[in-house]
Amino acid sequence: MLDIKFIRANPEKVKEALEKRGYQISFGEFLSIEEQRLSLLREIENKRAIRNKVSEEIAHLKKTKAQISNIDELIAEMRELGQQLSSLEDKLREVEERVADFLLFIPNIPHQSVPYGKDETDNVEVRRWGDPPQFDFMPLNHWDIGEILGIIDFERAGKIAGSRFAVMKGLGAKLERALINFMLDWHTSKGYKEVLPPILVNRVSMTGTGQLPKFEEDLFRITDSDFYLIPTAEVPVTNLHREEILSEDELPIYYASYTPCFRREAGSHGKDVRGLIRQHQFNKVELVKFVKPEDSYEELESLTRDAEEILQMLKLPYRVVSLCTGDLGFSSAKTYDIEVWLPGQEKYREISSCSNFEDFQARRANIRFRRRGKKGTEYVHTLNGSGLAIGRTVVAILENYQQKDGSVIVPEVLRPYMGVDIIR
RNA sequence: GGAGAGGUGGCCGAGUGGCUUAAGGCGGCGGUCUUGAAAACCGCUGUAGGGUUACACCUACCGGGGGUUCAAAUCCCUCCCUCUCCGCCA
Repeated sequence: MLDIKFIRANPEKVKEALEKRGYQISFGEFLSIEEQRLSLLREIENKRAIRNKVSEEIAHLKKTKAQISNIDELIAEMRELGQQLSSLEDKLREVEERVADFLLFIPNIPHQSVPYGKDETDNVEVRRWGDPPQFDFMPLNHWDIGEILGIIDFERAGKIAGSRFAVMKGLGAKLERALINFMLDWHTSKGYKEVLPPILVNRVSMTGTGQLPKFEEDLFRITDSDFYLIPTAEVPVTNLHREEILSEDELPIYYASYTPCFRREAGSHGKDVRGLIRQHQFNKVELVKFVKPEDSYEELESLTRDAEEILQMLKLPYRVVSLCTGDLGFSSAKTYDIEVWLPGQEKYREISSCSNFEDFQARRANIRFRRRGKKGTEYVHTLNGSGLAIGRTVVAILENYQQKDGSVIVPEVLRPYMGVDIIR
Protein backbone atom coordinates (compact mmCIF):
# COMPACT_ATOMS: atom_id res chain seq x y z
CA MET A 1 0.00 0.00 0.00
CA LEU A 2 1.21 3.47 -0.83
CA ASP A 3 1.22 6.34 1.63
CA ILE A 4 -2.05 8.21 1.27
CA LYS A 5 -0.42 11.47 2.31
CA PHE A 6 2.21 11.02 -0.37
CA ILE A 7 -0.45 10.43 -3.01
CA ARG A 8 -2.37 13.45 -1.79
CA ALA A 9 0.72 15.62 -2.09
CA ASN A 10 2.14 14.14 -5.34
CA PRO A 11 -0.61 12.58 -7.44
CA GLU A 12 1.17 13.36 -10.73
CA LYS A 13 4.43 11.82 -9.58
CA VAL A 14 2.69 8.63 -8.51
CA LYS A 15 0.72 8.45 -11.73
CA GLU A 16 3.90 8.82 -13.77
CA ALA A 17 5.76 6.17 -11.77
CA LEU A 18 2.92 3.69 -12.15
CA GLU A 19 2.68 4.32 -15.88
CA LYS A 20 6.16 2.84 -16.19
CA ARG A 21 4.60 -0.39 -15.03
CA GLY A 22 1.98 -0.07 -17.72
CA TYR A 23 -0.53 0.75 -15.01
CA GLN A 24 -2.99 3.47 -15.97
CA ILE A 25 -4.56 5.29 -13.10
CA SER A 26 -6.51 8.46 -12.56
CA PHE A 27 -6.44 10.08 -9.16
CA GLY A 28 -9.15 12.66 -9.89
CA GLU A 29 -12.03 10.69 -8.41
CA PHE A 30 -9.89 9.30 -5.63
CA LEU A 31 -8.75 12.72 -4.51
CA SER A 32 -12.30 14.01 -4.37
CA ILE A 33 -13.40 11.01 -2.29
CA GLU A 34 -10.41 11.54 -0.04
CA GLU A 35 -11.35 15.21 0.34
CA GLN A 36 -14.86 14.14 1.24
CA ARG A 37 -13.45 11.75 3.82
CA LEU A 38 -11.41 14.46 5.48
CA SER A 39 -14.25 16.96 5.65
CA LEU A 40 -16.60 14.32 7.09
CA LEU A 41 -13.95 13.40 9.62
CA ARG A 42 -13.54 16.99 10.71
CA GLU A 43 -17.30 17.49 11.04
CA ILE A 44 -17.70 14.30 13.07
CA GLU A 45 -14.82 15.11 15.36
CA ASN A 46 -16.22 18.56 16.08
CA LYS A 47 -19.63 17.13 16.92
CA ARG A 48 -18.07 14.48 19.13
CA ALA A 49 -16.12 17.15 20.97
CA ILE A 50 -19.36 18.99 21.71
CA ARG A 51 -21.05 15.83 22.85
CA ASN A 52 -18.17 14.93 25.16
CA LYS A 53 -18.21 18.35 26.70
CA VAL A 54 -21.98 18.49 27.27
CA SER A 55 -22.07 14.93 28.62
CA GLU A 56 -19.48 15.92 31.16
CA GLU A 57 -21.60 18.91 32.04
CA ILE A 58 -24.66 16.69 32.51
CA ALA A 59 -22.72 14.47 34.86
CA HIS A 60 -21.62 17.49 36.83
CA LEU A 61 -25.15 18.95 37.03
CA LYS A 62 -26.58 15.65 38.23
CA LYS A 63 -24.01 15.46 40.95
CA THR A 64 -24.71 18.98 42.21
CA LYS A 65 -28.48 18.33 41.96
CA ALA A 66 -29.11 21.33 39.75
CA GLN A 67 -32.44 22.03 38.09
CA ILE A 68 -33.81 18.87 36.47
CA SER A 69 -35.54 20.69 33.61
CA ASN A 70 -32.25 22.10 32.37
CA ILE A 71 -30.76 18.62 32.30
CA ASP A 72 -33.64 17.22 30.29
CA GLU A 73 -33.16 19.95 27.75
CA LEU A 74 -29.47 19.17 27.38
CA ILE A 75 -30.15 15.46 27.06
CA ALA A 76 -32.69 16.11 24.35
CA GLU A 77 -30.19 18.25 22.47
CA MET A 78 -27.56 15.56 22.70
CA ARG A 79 -29.99 12.92 21.54
CA GLU A 80 -30.57 15.01 18.44
CA LEU A 81 -26.81 15.45 17.99
CA GLY A 82 -26.29 11.73 18.42
CA GLN A 83 -28.70 11.02 15.57
CA GLN A 84 -26.86 13.43 13.30
CA LEU A 85 -23.60 11.80 14.29
CA SER A 86 -24.68 8.27 13.56
CA SER A 87 -25.82 9.18 10.07
CA LEU A 88 -22.55 11.02 9.43
CA GLU A 89 -20.63 8.04 10.77
CA ASP A 90 -22.41 5.71 8.37
CA LYS A 91 -21.43 8.00 5.52
CA LEU A 92 -17.82 8.15 6.73
CA ARG A 93 -17.58 4.38 6.99
CA GLU A 94 -18.71 4.03 3.42
CA VAL A 95 -16.24 6.66 2.17
CA GLU A 96 -13.38 5.14 4.17
CA GLU A 97 -14.10 1.77 2.63
CA ARG A 98 -13.91 3.24 -0.87
CA VAL A 99 -10.59 4.91 -0.06
CA ALA A 100 -9.16 1.69 1.40
CA ASP A 101 -10.35 -0.39 -1.55
CA PHE A 102 -8.73 2.00 -3.94
CA LEU A 103 -5.43 1.96 -2.08
CA LEU A 104 -5.34 -1.84 -1.81
CA PHE A 105 -5.46 -2.20 -5.60
CA ILE A 106 -2.58 0.19 -6.37
CA PRO A 107 0.77 -1.55 -7.01
CA ASN A 108 4.09 -0.45 -5.57
CA ILE A 109 6.20 2.28 -7.17
CA PRO A 110 9.30 0.91 -8.95
CA HIS A 111 12.71 1.95 -7.59
CA GLN A 112 14.62 4.35 -9.85
CA SER A 113 17.27 1.69 -10.57
CA VAL A 114 14.68 -0.62 -12.16
CA PRO A 115 15.11 -0.74 -15.95
CA TYR A 116 12.22 0.60 -17.98
CA GLY A 117 10.40 -1.94 -20.12
CA LYS A 118 7.14 -3.43 -21.26
CA ASP A 119 7.42 -7.12 -20.48
CA GLU A 120 9.90 -9.91 -19.67
CA THR A 121 11.75 -9.40 -22.96
CA ASP A 122 12.96 -6.06 -21.58
CA ASN A 123 14.47 -7.55 -18.43
CA VAL A 124 18.17 -6.79 -18.09
CA GLU A 125 20.78 -9.46 -17.47
CA VAL A 126 23.01 -8.42 -14.57
CA ARG A 127 25.51 -11.29 -14.43
CA ARG A 128 26.14 -14.91 -15.34
CA TRP A 129 27.78 -17.72 -13.41
CA GLY A 130 29.06 -21.05 -14.74
CA ASP A 131 28.99 -22.52 -18.22
CA PRO A 132 26.18 -24.66 -19.59
CA PRO A 133 27.40 -28.29 -19.68
CA GLN A 134 28.44 -29.79 -23.02
CA PHE A 135 26.95 -33.19 -23.84
CA ASP A 136 28.20 -35.70 -26.39
CA PHE A 137 24.67 -37.00 -26.61
CA MET A 138 21.19 -35.50 -26.93
CA PRO A 139 20.24 -34.33 -23.40
CA LEU A 140 16.81 -35.35 -22.19
CA ASN A 141 14.03 -33.44 -20.48
CA HIS A 142 13.75 -33.99 -16.75
CA TRP A 143 10.38 -35.72 -17.12
CA ASP A 144 11.96 -38.31 -19.36
CA ILE A 145 14.90 -38.74 -17.00
CA GLY A 146 12.52 -39.00 -14.05
CA GLU A 147 10.47 -41.66 -15.77
CA ILE A 148 13.49 -43.70 -16.88
CA LEU A 149 14.92 -43.66 -13.36
CA GLY A 150 11.51 -44.35 -11.81
CA ILE A 151 11.78 -41.40 -9.43
CA ILE A 152 8.94 -39.17 -10.71
CA ASP A 153 5.43 -40.47 -11.39
CA PHE A 154 3.18 -37.97 -13.16
CA GLU A 155 0.63 -40.53 -14.28
CA ARG A 156 -0.32 -41.77 -10.84
CA ALA A 157 -0.23 -38.17 -9.53
CA GLY A 158 -2.89 -37.42 -12.13
CA LYS A 159 -4.95 -40.27 -10.81
CA ILE A 160 -4.79 -39.32 -7.14
CA ALA A 161 -4.94 -35.53 -7.57
CA GLY A 162 -4.94 -34.23 -11.14
CA SER A 163 -2.73 -32.47 -13.61
CA ARG A 164 0.13 -30.29 -12.35
CA PHE A 165 0.90 -32.69 -9.53
CA ALA A 166 3.77 -35.15 -9.18
CA VAL A 167 4.64 -38.14 -7.04
CA MET A 168 8.32 -38.32 -6.10
CA LYS A 169 9.61 -41.81 -5.41
CA GLY A 170 12.73 -43.46 -4.09
CA LEU A 171 15.83 -41.35 -4.68
CA GLY A 172 13.64 -38.67 -6.27
CA ALA A 173 11.81 -38.19 -2.98
CA LYS A 174 15.11 -38.34 -1.17
CA LEU A 175 16.66 -35.74 -3.49
CA GLU A 176 13.78 -33.38 -2.72
CA ARG A 177 14.27 -33.91 1.01
CA ALA A 178 18.06 -33.60 0.70
CA LEU A 179 17.72 -30.24 -1.04
CA ILE A 180 15.39 -28.89 1.63
CA ASN A 181 17.81 -29.88 4.39
CA PHE A 182 20.88 -28.70 2.53
CA MET A 183 19.39 -25.26 1.86
CA LEU A 184 18.04 -24.81 5.38
CA ASP A 185 21.36 -25.91 6.91
CA TRP A 186 23.27 -23.50 4.73
CA HIS A 187 21.07 -20.47 5.26
CA THR A 188 20.76 -21.00 9.01
CA SER A 189 24.56 -21.22 9.21
CA LYS A 190 24.60 -17.77 7.57
CA GLY A 191 22.42 -16.19 10.24
CA TYR A 192 18.91 -16.87 9.00
CA LYS A 193 16.56 -18.20 11.65
CA GLU A 194 14.62 -21.29 10.64
CA VAL A 195 10.83 -21.01 10.74
CA LEU A 196 8.23 -23.70 10.10
CA PRO A 197 4.94 -21.80 9.83
CA PRO A 198 1.31 -22.77 9.18
CA ILE A 199 0.62 -23.28 5.49
CA LEU A 200 -3.01 -22.25 5.90
CA VAL A 201 -3.47 -18.58 6.69
CA ASN A 202 -6.37 -16.18 7.11
CA ARG A 203 -7.52 -13.42 4.79
CA VAL A 204 -5.84 -10.65 6.80
CA SER A 205 -2.43 -12.26 6.32
CA MET A 206 -2.97 -12.62 2.59
CA THR A 207 -3.91 -8.93 2.43
CA GLY A 208 -0.86 -7.96 4.44
CA THR A 209 1.60 -9.27 1.86
CA GLY A 210 -0.47 -8.19 -1.15
CA GLN A 211 -1.94 -11.45 -2.51
CA LEU A 212 -5.41 -10.19 -1.63
CA PRO A 213 -7.71 -8.60 -2.55
CA LYS A 214 -6.43 -8.43 -6.11
CA PHE A 215 -5.21 -11.95 -6.79
CA GLU A 216 -7.88 -14.14 -5.25
CA GLU A 217 -8.07 -16.29 -8.38
CA ASP A 218 -4.43 -17.39 -7.98
CA LEU A 219 -5.08 -18.90 -4.55
CA PHE A 220 -6.54 -22.12 -3.26
CA ARG A 221 -9.17 -21.48 -0.64
CA ILE A 222 -10.67 -23.81 1.93
CA THR A 223 -14.43 -23.71 1.55
CA ASP A 224 -16.56 -22.67 4.52
CA SER A 225 -13.65 -21.16 6.36
CA ASP A 226 -11.38 -18.17 6.30
CA PHE A 227 -8.33 -20.26 5.35
CA TYR A 228 -6.22 -19.96 2.23
CA LEU A 229 -3.35 -22.24 1.21
CA ILE A 230 -0.16 -20.22 1.04
CA PRO A 231 1.38 -19.64 -2.42
CA THR A 232 4.75 -18.96 -0.73
CA ALA A 233 6.23 -18.91 2.78
CA GLU A 234 6.56 -15.15 2.30
CA VAL A 235 2.95 -14.86 3.48
CA PRO A 236 3.08 -16.50 6.93
CA VAL A 237 6.66 -15.43 7.64
CA THR A 238 6.19 -11.75 6.76
CA ASN A 239 3.00 -11.75 8.79
CA LEU A 240 4.88 -13.04 11.83
CA HIS A 241 5.45 -9.41 12.78
CA ARG A 242 2.14 -7.97 11.62
CA GLU A 243 0.80 -5.27 13.98
CA GLU A 244 4.10 -5.19 15.86
CA ILE A 245 6.45 -2.38 16.80
CA LEU A 246 9.98 -3.76 16.71
CA SER A 247 12.90 -2.14 18.44
CA GLU A 248 15.81 -0.86 16.37
CA ASP A 249 18.16 -3.34 18.08
CA GLU A 250 16.17 -6.32 16.78
CA LEU A 251 16.79 -5.34 13.15
CA PRO A 252 17.72 -6.75 10.77
CA ILE A 253 15.69 -9.96 11.18
CA TYR A 254 16.46 -12.85 8.80
CA TYR A 255 14.25 -15.91 8.42
CA ALA A 256 14.62 -19.05 6.33
CA SER A 257 11.51 -21.13 5.93
CA TYR A 258 10.68 -24.36 4.16
CA THR A 259 7.05 -24.84 3.18
CA PRO A 260 4.99 -26.50 0.51
CA CYS A 261 3.43 -23.85 -1.74
CA PHE A 262 0.08 -23.97 -3.52
CA ARG A 263 -0.90 -22.10 -6.65
CA ARG A 264 -3.97 -22.27 -8.84
CA GLU A 265 -1.99 -21.30 -11.96
CA ALA A 266 -5.32 -20.00 -13.24
CA GLY A 267 -3.86 -17.88 -16.03
CA SER A 268 -1.25 -20.32 -17.29
CA HIS A 269 -3.21 -22.94 -19.20
CA GLY A 270 -0.98 -24.59 -21.76
CA LYS A 271 2.21 -23.22 -20.19
CA ASP A 272 4.74 -25.78 -18.94
CA VAL A 273 2.07 -28.45 -18.88
CA ARG A 274 4.67 -31.22 -18.69
CA GLY A 275 7.13 -31.75 -15.93
CA LEU A 276 7.88 -30.22 -12.56
CA ILE A 277 8.27 -26.61 -13.63
CA ARG A 278 4.73 -25.43 -12.95
CA GLN A 279 2.90 -27.43 -10.28
CA HIS A 280 -0.14 -26.75 -8.12
CA GLN A 281 1.93 -27.89 -5.14
CA PHE A 282 5.67 -27.50 -4.80
CA ASN A 283 8.29 -27.17 -2.12
CA LYS A 284 10.32 -24.05 -1.54
CA VAL A 285 12.83 -22.64 0.91
CA GLU A 286 12.16 -18.95 1.28
CA LEU A 287 14.32 -16.19 2.73
CA VAL A 288 12.57 -13.25 4.41
CA LYS A 289 14.14 -10.09 5.81
CA PHE A 290 12.91 -7.22 7.97
CA VAL A 291 15.34 -4.29 7.76
CA LYS A 292 15.76 -0.57 8.32
CA PRO A 293 14.77 1.53 5.30
CA GLU A 294 18.27 2.90 4.68
CA ASP A 295 19.67 -0.65 4.40
CA SER A 296 17.08 -2.32 2.22
CA TYR A 297 18.83 -2.07 -1.16
CA GLU A 298 22.08 -3.38 0.23
CA GLU A 299 20.05 -6.15 1.84
CA LEU A 300 18.47 -6.98 -1.51
CA GLU A 301 21.93 -7.49 -3.01
CA SER A 302 23.05 -9.78 -0.18
CA LEU A 303 19.76 -11.68 -0.21
CA THR A 304 20.19 -12.37 -3.91
CA ARG A 305 23.77 -13.52 -3.37
CA ASP A 306 22.66 -15.83 -0.58
CA ALA A 307 20.28 -17.49 -3.02
CA GLU A 308 22.93 -17.61 -5.75
CA GLU A 309 25.35 -19.31 -3.42
CA ILE A 310 23.14 -22.39 -3.32
CA LEU A 311 23.38 -22.71 -7.09
CA GLN A 312 27.13 -22.18 -6.97
CA MET A 313 27.55 -24.96 -4.46
CA LEU A 314 25.37 -27.21 -6.55
CA LYS A 315 27.51 -26.13 -9.53
CA LEU A 316 24.49 -25.20 -11.59
CA PRO A 317 24.99 -22.46 -14.22
CA TYR A 318 22.68 -19.48 -13.87
CA ARG A 319 22.18 -15.84 -14.64
CA VAL A 320 20.65 -12.97 -12.71
CA VAL A 321 18.23 -10.58 -14.37
CA SER A 322 16.78 -7.34 -13.10
CA LEU A 323 13.07 -7.30 -13.83
CA CYS A 324 11.96 -4.30 -15.85
CA THR A 325 9.16 -1.99 -14.72
CA GLY A 326 6.58 -3.82 -16.82
CA ASP A 327 7.43 -7.27 -15.42
CA LEU A 328 7.63 -6.30 -11.76
CA GLY A 329 5.30 -8.01 -9.28
CA PHE A 330 2.44 -6.08 -7.71
CA SER A 331 4.05 -5.47 -4.29
CA SER A 332 7.67 -5.18 -5.37
CA ALA A 333 9.79 -2.06 -5.80
CA LYS A 334 12.70 -4.02 -7.30
CA THR A 335 13.19 -7.67 -8.18
CA TYR A 336 16.09 -9.84 -9.30
CA ASP A 337 15.18 -13.16 -10.85
CA ILE A 338 17.77 -15.91 -10.75
CA GLU A 339 17.45 -18.19 -13.77
CA VAL A 340 19.08 -21.59 -13.90
CA TRP A 341 20.25 -23.23 -17.11
CA LEU A 342 18.07 -26.12 -18.26
CA PRO A 343 19.70 -28.26 -20.98
CA GLY A 344 16.39 -29.98 -21.72
CA GLN A 345 14.89 -26.64 -22.81
CA GLU A 346 18.19 -24.96 -23.73
CA LYS A 347 16.98 -22.00 -21.75
CA TYR A 348 17.51 -20.15 -18.49
CA ARG A 349 14.43 -20.60 -16.32
CA GLU A 350 13.43 -18.79 -13.13
CA ILE A 351 14.43 -20.63 -9.97
CA SER A 352 14.39 -17.73 -7.53
CA SER A 353 12.84 -14.30 -7.30
CA CYS A 354 14.35 -11.80 -4.86
CA SER A 355 12.44 -8.62 -4.09
CA ASN A 356 12.56 -5.48 -2.03
CA PHE A 357 9.05 -4.37 -1.12
CA GLU A 358 10.27 -1.30 0.75
CA ASP A 359 7.43 -0.25 3.08
CA PHE A 360 4.63 -1.48 0.79
CA GLN A 361 3.91 -4.66 2.75
CA ALA A 362 4.88 -3.11 6.07
CA ARG A 363 2.24 -0.44 5.62
CA ARG A 364 -0.42 -3.03 4.74
CA ALA A 365 0.58 -5.29 7.60
CA ASN A 366 1.45 -2.46 9.99
CA ILE A 367 4.98 -3.60 10.78
CA ARG A 368 6.94 -0.78 12.38
CA PHE A 369 10.03 -0.11 14.43
CA ARG A 370 11.18 2.53 16.85
CA ARG A 371 14.60 4.16 16.64
CA ARG A 372 16.66 4.43 19.79
CA GLY A 373 16.08 7.72 21.57
CA LYS A 374 13.60 8.90 18.93
CA LYS A 375 9.90 9.46 19.29
CA GLY A 376 7.39 7.89 16.98
CA THR A 377 7.62 4.88 14.68
CA GLU A 378 8.65 4.08 11.12
CA TYR A 379 7.70 1.28 8.80
CA VAL A 380 10.33 -1.41 8.30
CA HIS A 381 11.29 -2.56 4.82
CA THR A 382 10.52 -6.17 3.97
CA LEU A 383 12.32 -8.37 1.45
CA ASN A 384 12.13 -11.95 0.36
CA GLY A 385 13.55 -14.37 -2.12
CA SER A 386 13.46 -18.04 -2.92
CA GLY A 387 16.46 -19.82 -1.66
CA LEU A 388 15.49 -21.87 -3.73
CA ALA A 389 12.42 -23.43 -5.33
CA ILE A 390 13.03 -27.13 -4.61
CA GLY A 391 11.15 -28.69 -7.52
CA ARG A 392 12.91 -26.54 -10.07
CA THR A 393 16.24 -27.33 -8.44
CA VAL A 394 15.47 -31.02 -8.92
CA VAL A 395 14.76 -30.27 -12.57
CA ALA A 396 18.07 -28.45 -12.93
CA ILE A 397 20.05 -31.23 -11.27
CA LEU A 398 18.46 -33.99 -13.33
CA GLU A 399 19.04 -32.13 -16.59
CA ASN A 400 22.52 -30.73 -15.90
CA TYR A 401 23.96 -33.84 -14.24
CA GLN A 402 22.50 -36.42 -16.62
CA GLN A 403 24.76 -39.04 -18.18
CA LYS A 404 24.61 -40.81 -21.48
CA ASP A 405 23.42 -44.04 -19.81
CA GLY A 406 20.43 -42.24 -18.24
CA SER A 407 21.91 -42.02 -14.76
CA VAL A 408 22.31 -38.77 -12.87
CA ILE A 409 25.36 -37.79 -10.83
CA VAL A 410 24.55 -36.40 -7.40
CA PRO A 411 26.15 -32.96 -6.80
CA GLU A 412 28.95 -33.27 -4.30
CA VAL A 413 27.41 -31.12 -1.58
CA LEU A 414 24.28 -33.29 -1.59
CA ARG A 415 26.06 -36.63 -1.19
CA PRO A 416 26.12 -36.53 2.61
CA TYR A 417 22.36 -35.96 2.49
CA MET A 418 21.69 -38.58 -0.18
CA GLY A 419 24.00 -41.36 0.88
CA VAL A 420 24.73 -42.13 -2.78
CA ASP A 421 26.74 -40.35 -5.45
CA ILE A 422 24.71 -41.39 -8.42
CA ILE A 423 21.05 -41.98 -9.20
CA ARG A 424 20.57 -44.91 -11.54
C1' G B 1 -17.22 -31.28 20.03
C1' G B 2 -18.97 -30.14 25.61
C1' A B 3 -18.26 -27.12 30.25
C1' G B 4 -15.84 -23.13 32.61
C1' A B 5 -12.33 -18.85 33.12
C1' G B 6 -10.12 -15.01 30.66
C1' G B 7 -8.16 -11.01 26.70
C1' U B 8 -6.71 -3.57 29.79
C1' G B 9 -0.42 0.63 27.61
C1' G B 10 6.70 -2.15 26.32
C1' C B 11 5.52 -5.74 30.75
C1' C B 12 2.56 -6.86 35.37
C1' G B 13 -2.01 -5.33 37.14
C1' A B 14 -6.62 -2.34 39.32
C1' G B 15 -11.01 -0.78 37.34
C1' U B 16 -19.23 -3.38 36.55
C1' G B 17 -22.29 3.43 33.49
C1' G B 18 -20.37 9.94 34.76
C1' C B 19 -13.63 14.07 38.48
C1' U B 20 -10.73 7.61 34.64
C1' U B 21 -7.53 13.33 30.85
C1' A B 22 -7.13 4.24 32.44
C1' A B 23 -5.09 3.78 39.55
C1' G B 24 -0.63 1.49 41.13
C1' G B 25 3.87 -1.10 40.12
C1' C B 26 7.98 -2.68 36.86
C1' G B 27 10.93 -1.26 32.82
C1' G B 28 12.88 3.04 29.89
C1' C B 29 14.53 8.34 29.53
C1' G B 30 16.00 12.96 32.05
C1' G B 31 17.29 15.44 36.62
C1' U B 32 18.88 16.07 42.02
C1' C B 33 22.55 13.88 45.20
C1' U B 34 27.74 11.46 44.27
C1' U B 35 34.81 11.49 42.54
C1' G B 36 31.94 7.73 39.66
C1' A B 37 28.13 4.19 40.27
C1' A B 38 24.16 2.08 43.12
C1' A B 39 20.21 3.44 46.31
C1' A B 40 16.77 7.24 47.36
C1' C B 41 13.89 11.29 45.65
C1' C B 42 11.60 14.43 41.59
C1' G B 43 9.86 14.76 36.61
C1' C B 44 8.80 12.66 31.85
C1' U B 45 7.42 8.25 29.23
C1' G B 46 1.49 4.68 24.10
C1' U B 47 -0.44 4.58 18.87
C1' A B 48 -2.96 6.81 14.95
C1' G B 49 -5.83 10.72 12.70
C1' G B 50 -7.40 15.89 12.39
C1' G B 51 -5.55 20.80 13.24
C1' U B 52 -1.47 24.69 13.53
C1' U B 53 4.10 28.29 10.25
C1' A B 54 5.03 26.00 15.02
C1' C B 55 2.52 25.33 19.56
C1' A B 56 -2.20 24.94 21.60
C1' C B 57 -6.19 22.12 20.94
C1' C B 58 -9.61 18.21 19.21
C1' U B 59 -10.93 12.89 17.94
C1' A B 60 -10.39 7.64 18.15
C1' C B 61 -8.20 3.29 20.32
C1' C B 62 -9.00 -1.34 26.90
C1' G B 63 -9.01 -8.70 21.47
C1' G B 64 -12.18 -7.47 16.31
C1' G B 65 -16.99 -5.76 14.63
C1' G B 66 -21.95 -4.01 15.73
C1' G B 67 -25.62 -2.07 19.28
C1' U B 68 -28.04 0.42 23.85
C1' U B 69 -27.28 5.40 26.30
C1' C B 70 -26.91 12.42 26.90
C1' A B 71 -22.48 9.41 28.44
C1' A B 72 -19.37 2.60 27.64
C1' A B 73 -13.00 -0.44 29.44
C1' U B 74 -17.71 -1.17 32.24
C1' C B 75 -24.36 -3.14 29.74
C1' C B 76 -26.21 -6.20 25.21
C1' C B 77 -25.24 -9.05 20.48
C1' U B 78 -21.64 -11.39 17.45
C1' C B 79 -16.95 -13.14 15.91
C1' C B 80 -11.71 -14.25 17.04
C1' C B 81 -7.95 -15.81 20.32
C1' U B 82 -5.73 -17.84 25.06
C1' C B 83 -6.01 -20.98 29.43
C1' U B 84 -8.29 -25.21 32.54
C1' C B 85 -11.19 -29.73 32.65
C1' C B 86 -13.83 -33.61 29.75
C1' G B 87 -14.37 -36.18 25.01
C1' C B 88 -11.98 -37.46 20.37
C1' C B 89 -7.37 -37.82 17.95
C1' A B 90 -1.56 -37.99 15.25
